[in-house]
Amino acid sequence: MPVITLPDGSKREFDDAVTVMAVAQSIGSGLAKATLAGRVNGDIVDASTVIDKDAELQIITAKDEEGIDVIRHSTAHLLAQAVKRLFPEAQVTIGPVIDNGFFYDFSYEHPFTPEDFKKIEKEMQRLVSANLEITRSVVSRDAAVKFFRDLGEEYKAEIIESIPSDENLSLYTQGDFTDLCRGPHVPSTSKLKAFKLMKVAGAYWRGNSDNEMLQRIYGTAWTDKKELKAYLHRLEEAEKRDHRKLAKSLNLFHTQEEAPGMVFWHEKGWTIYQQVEQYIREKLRSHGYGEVRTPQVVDKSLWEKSGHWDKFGDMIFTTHSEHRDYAIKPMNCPCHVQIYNQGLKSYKDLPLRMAEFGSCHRNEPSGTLHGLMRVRNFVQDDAHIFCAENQIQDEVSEFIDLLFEVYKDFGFDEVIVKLSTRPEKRVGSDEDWDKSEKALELALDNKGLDWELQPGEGAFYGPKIEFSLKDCLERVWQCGTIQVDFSMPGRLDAVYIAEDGSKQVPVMLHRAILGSLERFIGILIEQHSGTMPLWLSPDQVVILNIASRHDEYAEEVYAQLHKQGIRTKIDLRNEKIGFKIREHSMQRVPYLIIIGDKELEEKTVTLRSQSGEDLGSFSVDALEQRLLEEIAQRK
RNA sequence: GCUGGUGUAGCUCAAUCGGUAGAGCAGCUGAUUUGUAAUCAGCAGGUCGCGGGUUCGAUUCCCAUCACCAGCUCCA
Repeated sequence: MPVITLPDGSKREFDDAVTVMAVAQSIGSGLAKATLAGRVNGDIVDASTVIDKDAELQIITAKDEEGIDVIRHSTAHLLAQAVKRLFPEAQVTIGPVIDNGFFYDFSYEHPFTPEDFKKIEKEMQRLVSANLEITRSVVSRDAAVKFFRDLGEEYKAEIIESIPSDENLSLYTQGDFTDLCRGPHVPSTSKLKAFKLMKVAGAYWRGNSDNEMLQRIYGTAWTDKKELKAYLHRLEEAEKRDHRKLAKSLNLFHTQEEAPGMVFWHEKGWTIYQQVEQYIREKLRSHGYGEVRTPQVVDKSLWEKSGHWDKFGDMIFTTHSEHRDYAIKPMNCPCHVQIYNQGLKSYKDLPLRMAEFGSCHRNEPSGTLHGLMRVRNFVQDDAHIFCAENQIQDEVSEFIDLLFEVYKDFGFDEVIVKLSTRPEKRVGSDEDWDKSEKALELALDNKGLDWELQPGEGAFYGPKIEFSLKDCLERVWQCGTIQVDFSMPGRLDAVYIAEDGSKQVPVMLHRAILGSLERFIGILIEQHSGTMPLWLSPDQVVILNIASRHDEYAEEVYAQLHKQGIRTKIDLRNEKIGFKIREHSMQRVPYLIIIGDKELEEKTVTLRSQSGEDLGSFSVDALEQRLLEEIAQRK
């Protein structure tokens, strides 16, 4: 006699065990038709799941977030079924749900082509029309292994073999296709109404680059065609914000074959760069950092001592002279220790915060290069804090505050925070790792931050907190970081004299707020779709004349603003005002100043905002004041 | 690095089932002195990423290579 409690608190009693679908049917046939799955006592299950005890039940439809995930998951199976029908030699592997869609990995000798995509989509559509019922069955692990082996599905069998032998597994069958899956799935293929295959790419079997490379087909799936269309439109719009595209149209920077992964900054892009650098330089100065500068070409022995050569030797650019091998420095830290080591340090000197905007080179694998986001030559707002063990906590805590203050100034509200702990290959004692991991964890918890643990993802010398931002296509890029390092100072002979006169090895905190300035600016450009706030904008105002009789006055206005350090340009070309406004608007200039007969006579200017708003008439002094204030406020 | 795709004028993109390429914008010249997102006319512009091969002939087909794009792996 199960009593089913619905989300609104109402109860329904049934004489016998019932399925989720039957409960939906008892509420209404419309609901039953929309039913994709159910949530029974908190667990998402199939609509066919039998409930034989009192339970809380929520019917899941396409309106629920879980509903769309079920649709995506089932669409992945649909894809696999279609591929197996068209390409029987392809082997299935895994097909999970991801943001906005799903993928499925296949092992297949022939590469899938765009023509194949059309065929596959057509077949998927056909299977949807066939309205195949999707049924679940439970088998033992060994039976499941045998089942897939008999089908010749070696990858599937391998996955199942890694599951404990006493576990039962669920299989889902639709027509001639059966897949191993936890589920749940939609009741029938007809529920899958809006999907599209997006792209194919390689992916290593089980995520290991030593393994075979599979073909991963990505798809997107939605509850209806309208949502699918809206998603594709959003994607198109997002692609327009790509910093590499904007860099071309806004003349910010370029790259070329002769220097892969390195940036040719043009005047406009470099202006943004300089604003960011000067801003963060001042932040660091005011927070007790001293700035230094160290060489870019340094004998490789320094990196051998630090341990980087062992792990990253093949990614360090080198050069040589007079029988000596030099590294083009991939990071600043060993050089900072050299500065620290000049002169004897006392505990009174700690914490010692040493910053450098040093140009670093890393020979990143060619396939990983990506616009400004992943380059081979970059500059970080890098600094190292030499401190005593008991100062770690405070330094990490202050750093996190500073980081969020900076991110807020740049308009980033959504920061992804992760803690990466000891990797398998590492240096240093477990005791040190315990201490440093604890210190970071405590600092995060004290801030009340939401953070994610990434076990085994730390640097070889210490754990790290990562602060990441998303680009226009929601790809996550690490920007800020703070890392505890108990190893390098000792390896490079850094010491200080403690209060009791003993020699002690300082702890080193590696930290960056923006991270690579290149990457940060790339994300910044995408965040603003290229329309930078006034304080960062390469050109802040452009003065436009109506006719040549206004030139002289326009030049006067220009001279005054330019003298104040406002980045001003003047456009006196013999063109119509509409033409000039269009051109500078497309260049995302924050303010346009129009000067015609009226302005000349009244000794004023007319101000037009980037968004096209007429801000009215100003005296030049009032305008200057307004601009300087807005620049100072960084809005 | 791996898998797949792409590479044509400054930019965005066509075309050639193998017969040495075309548009719009930008550029240049001339006219136009103009009031809030494109004034008109004319001109010029390309060793079809680079290197081999097949062919009477290659931008087109094949091979190799470089770069870029997507993803995977990696990221001190």
